[in-house]
Amino acid sequence: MQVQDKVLQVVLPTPLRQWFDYLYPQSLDPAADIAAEVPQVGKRVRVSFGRRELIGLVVGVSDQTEVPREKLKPVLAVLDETPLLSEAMLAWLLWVARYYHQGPGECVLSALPTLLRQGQPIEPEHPPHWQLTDKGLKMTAAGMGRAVKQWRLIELLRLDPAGLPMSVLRAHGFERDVCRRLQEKGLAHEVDVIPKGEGVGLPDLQHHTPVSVHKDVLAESPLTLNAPQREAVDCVISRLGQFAPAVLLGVTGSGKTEVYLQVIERVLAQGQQALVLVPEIGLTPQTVARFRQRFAREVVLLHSGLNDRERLAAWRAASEGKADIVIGTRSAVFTPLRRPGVIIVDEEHDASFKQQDGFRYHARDLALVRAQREQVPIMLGSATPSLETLAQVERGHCTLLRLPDRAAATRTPPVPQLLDIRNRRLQGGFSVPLLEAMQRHLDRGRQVLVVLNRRGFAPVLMCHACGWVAGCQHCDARMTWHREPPRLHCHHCGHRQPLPDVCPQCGEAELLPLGAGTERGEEILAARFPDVPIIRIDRDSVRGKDRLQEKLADIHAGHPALLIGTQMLAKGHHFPQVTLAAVVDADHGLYSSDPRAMERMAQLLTQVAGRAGREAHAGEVIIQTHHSDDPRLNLLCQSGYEVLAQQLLRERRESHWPPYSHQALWRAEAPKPEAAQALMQALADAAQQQPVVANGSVFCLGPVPAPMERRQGRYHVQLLMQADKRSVLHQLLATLVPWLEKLPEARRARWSLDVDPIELL
DNA sequence: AGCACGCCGACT
DNA sequence: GTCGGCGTGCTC
Ligand SMILES: [Zn+2]
Ligand SMILES: [Zn+2]
Repeated sequence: MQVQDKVLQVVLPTPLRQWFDYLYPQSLDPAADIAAEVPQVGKRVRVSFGRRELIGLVVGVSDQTEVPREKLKPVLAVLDETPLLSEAMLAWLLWVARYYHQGPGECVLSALPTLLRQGQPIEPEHPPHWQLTDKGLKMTAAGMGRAVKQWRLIELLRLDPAGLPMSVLRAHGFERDVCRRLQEKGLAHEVDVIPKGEGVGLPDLQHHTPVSVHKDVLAESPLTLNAPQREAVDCVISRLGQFAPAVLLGVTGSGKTEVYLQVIERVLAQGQQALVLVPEIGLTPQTVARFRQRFAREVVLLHSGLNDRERLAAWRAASEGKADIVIGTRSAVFTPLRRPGVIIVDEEHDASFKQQDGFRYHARDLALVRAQREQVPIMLGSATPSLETLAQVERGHCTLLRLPDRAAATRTPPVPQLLDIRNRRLQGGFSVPLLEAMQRHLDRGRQVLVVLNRRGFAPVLMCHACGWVAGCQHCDARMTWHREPPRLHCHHCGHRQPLPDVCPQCGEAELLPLGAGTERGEEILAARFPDVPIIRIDRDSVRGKDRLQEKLADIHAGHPALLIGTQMLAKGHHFPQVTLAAVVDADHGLYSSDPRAMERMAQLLTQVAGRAGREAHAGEVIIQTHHSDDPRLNLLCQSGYEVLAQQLLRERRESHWPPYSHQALWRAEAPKPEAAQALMQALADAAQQQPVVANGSVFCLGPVPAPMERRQGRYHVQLLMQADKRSVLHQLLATLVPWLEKLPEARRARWSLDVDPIELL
């Protein structure tokens, strides 16, 4: 074995499920490198790959390779001085890739911000500054003669006597060679800047003493906890430094956030960092303000609103340990932390934690695995935990910490009233008793909240003369009628078209809306309650920046108002003046072909009910349905989410559904339905050859056309695999994926694999 | 996935 | 004659 044979194992931005071996760069002597134990693992490299150049990441060093010598290419350049990801982080990411049967490249590189993935150099933590010398300070324009550029640099540096880093100079259009010229003339020099309080040199990944440990943790004093909160905080902090999952079960207003804050306080006091994952719309200015007000430490945010620069800065602050609290949405689960101390997943049941395209990971599931590998406690907070999480409690893998509603001591929470609308006259979905109830609460000067879980004006546009309905030309779906702006919009593929003036089939002009979305609900309520302000909250009405905040502020002003919106309205916000909360239509959750529909509806209804009468005023909750006798709906209203969830869990256990079994969903799509069907059939046949399928350990359902077969002009077919034992299922997937990758026919259709699917669409 | 090569139809 | 369609092969 010769040292020259050492290869670097590099992952690249390609969906291929493998890494690639490269020789050490020609500029680097592997022998010296290895003797000095210079770590290459975790650094970015530029390599030639096929006919292109890519940025990859070194995930391993080996003295063995299966690749014939002549095919090995050297790495073109190593881009980093120090590793960007620790070995532990890399090991976890590679585990994630295996779990989801994804390419290691796509998975590992998702832990890097875009700019780093593109190969941008990462500035050292304290870059040297260019500073004028005394001679430079005294220099005049005349003295510089024809060197205009150099003179302009002198002028710039004069503004900052402390000097400027190269990155700033570059932004002003100066390159290093101009600086060098000044240096040669003795007009400027490079100086190291050492911020006070910090030592010299780059921080060492392994032996880092947190500089912030001596700084104060708190900026304001914590609130006094009630007994259950105290118990919850004590439970978690007594397990710092070990893997300890806990569910924090409590409605909005039960004081979950204060529990998070006080756990984090202890974590920070130990010199460790906290990672907080929140749903897509949960990152409100109020939440962030609460964290920033409490702690005298840096809080960084990672959400979709950041640009590449901001994202890189936040990522660095987290990974270098400068930020003590990292709050982010789904993808923040991949943020490297220098000194992880606790992970918190707020509203853990929220659907936005599951990525629904490409690399279909679930951030809550990954957070659990990460907490286990990092040996830190993890808190999953929710008023309506997912059945998966409740099953973990049942198995004894997860501690249940219950926070009772603090308001419950002074008033009993309202029992939701099921309002049967069979045979009742409806005005755009609203029954007379519901409208009367609204009137009652508005007359008392209160606010009313109405959830209508459908965007737009109407879900269907129909011709009154001939019955024609507007369908999407790319999908098997009806186009949704929108008023502002007026047009037809397909919610499945995004296709838009102008509103027809006349029916394209018969030419008549009488086009009717069928059913109602929030836009029409707003219109109907405005006609019925002309003197009451109506505030609509849905994806369309809060599209602009700050629109949501303006509307929330309007609601908090407290005047009587009707709030109408989609489930967005039910999430996370606290409206003290609301005393009536209503759900216009609970039926689509009841008899859906999706087995998870009931769980989701129960979560929505519970959230909505939690909005009514939070403070001093007695609340009322009304749910319109055509099935007021439905046993599960009644169980939810009478006994609450937890009891219904137990019932749903029993049903899941009996039918061998998750969380009592494990699933993987294969999808194929192609312009021709036969191509997708044929591919999935070939896969099903291949699976049937495997003993685990033949003997029934893994059950295959399909291939079947997807619930909406034609979407975006392509036909979708799916094949579901299910097993009681996860390892059995995953072993099967591990043999089928490479088989399918090599199958020539697989190129005639696009295919993907969804491990632990949630939407079976 | 990208990106090449290569082999056939229908256009300047 | 070539421009361009997409089938097939390969990427250390
Ligand atoms: Zn018509
Ligand atoms: Zn469509």
